[in-house]
Amino acid sequence: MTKAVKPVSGEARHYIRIKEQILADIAEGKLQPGDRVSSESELVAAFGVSRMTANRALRELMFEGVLKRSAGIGTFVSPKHLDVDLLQIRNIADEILERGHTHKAVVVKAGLMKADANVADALELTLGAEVMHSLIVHVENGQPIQVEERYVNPLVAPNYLSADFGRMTPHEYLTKVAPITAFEHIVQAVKPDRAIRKYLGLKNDHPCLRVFRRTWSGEAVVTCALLYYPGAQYRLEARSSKGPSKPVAILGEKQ
Amino acid sequence: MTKAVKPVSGEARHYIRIKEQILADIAEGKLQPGDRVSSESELVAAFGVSRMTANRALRELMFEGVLKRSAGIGTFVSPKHLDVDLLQIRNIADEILERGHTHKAVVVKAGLMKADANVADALELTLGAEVMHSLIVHVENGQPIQVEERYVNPLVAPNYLSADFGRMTPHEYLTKVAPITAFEHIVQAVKPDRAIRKYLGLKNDHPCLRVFRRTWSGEAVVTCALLYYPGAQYRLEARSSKGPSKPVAILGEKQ
DNA sequence: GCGGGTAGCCTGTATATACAGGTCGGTCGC
DNA sequence: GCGACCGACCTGTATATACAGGCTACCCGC
Repeated sequence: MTKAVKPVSGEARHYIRIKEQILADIAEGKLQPGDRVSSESELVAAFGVSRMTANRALRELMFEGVLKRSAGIGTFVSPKHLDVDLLQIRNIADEILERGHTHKAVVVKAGLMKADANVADALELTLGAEVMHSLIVHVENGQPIQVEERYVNPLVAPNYLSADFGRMTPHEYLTKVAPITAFEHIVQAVKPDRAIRKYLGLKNDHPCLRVFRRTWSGEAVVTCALLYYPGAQYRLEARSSKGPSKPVAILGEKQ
Repeated sequence: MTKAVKPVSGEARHYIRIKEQILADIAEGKLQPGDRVSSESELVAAFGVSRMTANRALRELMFEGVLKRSAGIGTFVSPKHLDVDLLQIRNIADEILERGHTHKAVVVKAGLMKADANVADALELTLGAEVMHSLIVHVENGQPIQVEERYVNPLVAPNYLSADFGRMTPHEYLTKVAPITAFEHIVQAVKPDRAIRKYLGLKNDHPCLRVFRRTWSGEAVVTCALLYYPGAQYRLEARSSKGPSKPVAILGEKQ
């Protein structure tokens, strides 16, 4: 009696197809922030799936922060912002790929340098010790979204500079070499200097979030990095584990 | 024919109960990283739910990074769990007093209002419900350092407005009335509007950190607040609990 | 004109059922 | 004895169905 729709085999699963379609519509601008997305029953008609499948696609996109839903009203595209979790460290390339977007890393600089007082302090090395340094701009769908200035402890990851950052982000490489056992995040709002503005394509008065991150592997500091994010588009999130799941609009923002 | 289990009404939904049970077992150490978690069918038997419900609980915990699943093998507690402890909520008055400075709170507004869509959503109340609202400027040694705009759930703290904010900060009062069991922080860098600039005594292009904070006591949202800090002067810190203690200068800053 | 009730749409949750496919251990046949 | 098959168990995906409850727009009666 049931339609016995085979759950496809090699191809994408139904709920993934729905998610991809919605992400594509957003990427192409067919769906703008605030726009209403097809309701579950409309998706049922359009894709020939059951409501549970449509529900799953929409629910997952909501958890991923792409959509906002409210019972009785409908489902809407969230205002565009990128979320970063303050209490865990994620690979920026993964985050971007999960949103269905393309990621590219542009290596501006990579080389050796002598640690000045701040760097030596941060990496717990002696003044003047040789450290590795890289400056990378991360680009999502052609738009720069993060400047990453990184200093790496050569005692922990001596071959850092020979990694191919086009294929593997510094973070990815370093966690492979030395798994993270502890981290520290310090967040500030800053006026970006001219170089950062240039890399991110920002206007003069656009505020930036600056995250100073250090990671440890065992007793040793693996690396420290300054991460610059273009201001209001970015939100850093921190939740206690029992905390909520559903994204909520920040007060004072439209919609 | 079907069992017609009512989806509960006031209480937690079934899949939430399962998630809470698993999280509790992990918290109490009954489940260690790497341990096998009950399979879906075992949960079906234990909780009297359908497999789809058990599946949802486990799948969400997987997305949240708590569990790892693999078909044919089973479900296991994730190894990582870099402790999510810090970025704790502190009372700004305590921080200031610890620095040996004086703290003063200036109450700009305090009163009742009807919740608009965003406030209702944030406090998990219905649209138009009456909520309490306060706008306070915190002053350290005569200099304003935080604007705190707060909305309070009257079901949790009905007497909020009669508290004396000169003697006890809103945060202090609220934690006394309803201990915090969960929180959420969302951090952004923004250009402050004129009112905020005025309260903080800032120039036009000075960036601000804006922290949107919600706190829970049990299932209820106690309060949500927008906190504005003058940009580079303020740092928000988050550390894994195994992390470092010694403060370090942020790279790029003098001294 | 205006206020209240209701029908209809939407999401949230839950159930029972089904098939696909991975993993593992035991058994049977050579 | 050893290898191949098979069945048990697990997750992954999908369907049809049901009821609860929020929200809106429309209509009807006063």
